[in-house]
Amino acid sequence: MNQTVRVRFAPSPTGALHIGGVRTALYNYLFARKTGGKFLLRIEDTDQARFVPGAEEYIQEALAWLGISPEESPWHPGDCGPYRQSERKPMYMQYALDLIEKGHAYYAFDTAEELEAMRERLTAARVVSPQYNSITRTQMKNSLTLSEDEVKARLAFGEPYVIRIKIPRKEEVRLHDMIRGWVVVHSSTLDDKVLMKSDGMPTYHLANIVDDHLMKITHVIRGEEWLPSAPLHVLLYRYLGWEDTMPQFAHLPLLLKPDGNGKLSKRDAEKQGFPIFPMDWKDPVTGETAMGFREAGYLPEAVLNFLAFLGWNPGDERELFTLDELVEAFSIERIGKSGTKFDINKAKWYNEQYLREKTDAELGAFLKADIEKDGLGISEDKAAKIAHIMKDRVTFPQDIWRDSKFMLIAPTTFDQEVASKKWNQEAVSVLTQYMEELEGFTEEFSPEAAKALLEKAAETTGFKLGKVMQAVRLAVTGLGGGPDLMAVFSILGKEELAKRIKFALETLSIQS
RNA sequence: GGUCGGUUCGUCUAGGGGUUAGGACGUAUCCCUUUCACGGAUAAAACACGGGUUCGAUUCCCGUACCGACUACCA
Repeated sequence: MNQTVRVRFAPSPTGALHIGGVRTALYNYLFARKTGGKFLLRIEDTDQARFVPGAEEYIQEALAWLGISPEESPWHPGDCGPYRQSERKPMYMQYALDLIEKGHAYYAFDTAEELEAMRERLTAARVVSPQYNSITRTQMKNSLTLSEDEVKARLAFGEPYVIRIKIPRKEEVRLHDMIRGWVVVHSSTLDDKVLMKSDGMPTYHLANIVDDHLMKITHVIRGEEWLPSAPLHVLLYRYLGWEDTMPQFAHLPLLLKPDGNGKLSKRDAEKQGFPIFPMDWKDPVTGETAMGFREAGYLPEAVLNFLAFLGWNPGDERELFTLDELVEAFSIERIGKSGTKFDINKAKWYNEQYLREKTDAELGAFLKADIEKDGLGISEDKAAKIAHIMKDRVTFPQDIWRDSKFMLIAPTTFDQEVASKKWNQEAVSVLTQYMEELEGFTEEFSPEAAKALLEKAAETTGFKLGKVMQAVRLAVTGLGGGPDLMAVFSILGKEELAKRIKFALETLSIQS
């Protein structure tokens, strides 16, 4: 009875993996690790028309980037393969046939046109939601209405057909959801869903039940959008004779638009300029690229932490969790019921937190790469130093170079506003004196030394240092604000500093 | 329309028959600081509504409203 937990993430390879899907994968992963179970991935590619090249690889890479790779998957098969439904195609028909034999399913030969006609007829008769169900099936072309001989003949002729489930007329279907409790649905509201399509492939409904059973899945953790079809799934387990090993269900709250209402979509992301996919995705058909968290500069640990908290919380007041800590703290009971709006600000905050935990060397390496992309060069040591003074002031790694360009590129122009307000004779005097001090200085040019020297210059000229600091910064960086100036001086070095001050003195003095 | 689900600060949420309804993001102010940021502090900010049950309801029950999902030979 104490069977090993086995959970699965079952995406459809129809494009980039949506961030909501990533969260579903994460919760599955967390639950598996928390319970000492297995996390597997199954590709649900029963709709061949919607197959998108590259989508599978994208899913694999995205999970790997976040560090939540499945233990069993098409790429690392376990004992329950294949892990692609298209490759499991031969396995499904026998179960559909079994259902027909037991009287829980039937063949249907209706063409698309006939189905459309049926819907139109019902709509005209003021039926609000036309369904293929216990009433309408009596008027359609299927093995319930056709004679046995005719059904055999049609089958023998190779006429296209589907297999539909025969939903009982009136019966209460109950299911227990780990998040929502008991959900009761009346079978009269269900329709006779197609189980096997005319192309010989199963639909999601049949395939997921058969596969979950065969793969010994113990818990189905998926999005709330599946809740309405869950009763159908329960019926399928029952009719197939698998009810006693039916997995437990947990339907996750949906990820909603940041403003207004509705499910989070790609459009929202584009409109507001934030990513909604784990990584960049180039649509092979349209050639358009959708932005990903990875390329936008989000760290995987930040994305993980952010996603985990979208619909779940540990029950205490901690906010920062590593993957291992999430595993430790996770429980399905603490998943909320209501939909969650997607707030990118929170993601940015998480990113800042994790960015600051990076070492100067790590961030320095990143900075160095950015600098080299711009055709410039820098030593590792110097890059690390710049990273050090910058990392508390940025959200993304790439912001470091964006906001520290002045460290490598001497200013040629100066912030006009600051110049007009702060550049004056006092600053010119102090700076002129500072250059002299610099010339005679031979020890190591540390931030402390830079400061001592500057204080000396101020003292010599008789001006308050505080009054001219802004002007000094302006002279050296061209800007009105930035990281600790003395650290900047030290990294710049004496010679570069003197050069910049000289240029500023020449350029700025003229205009003021 | 029908079925199902949901509803605590702007957002993510804790809590739960009697609380000053707690935290985080964001916002504002102050402190720190030669600037900016970081950090620290403070503030504004919520139980959708109506009925019950109860001494007492935000919490339990029932309605209503609102929001969402689903309603394909898609998943």
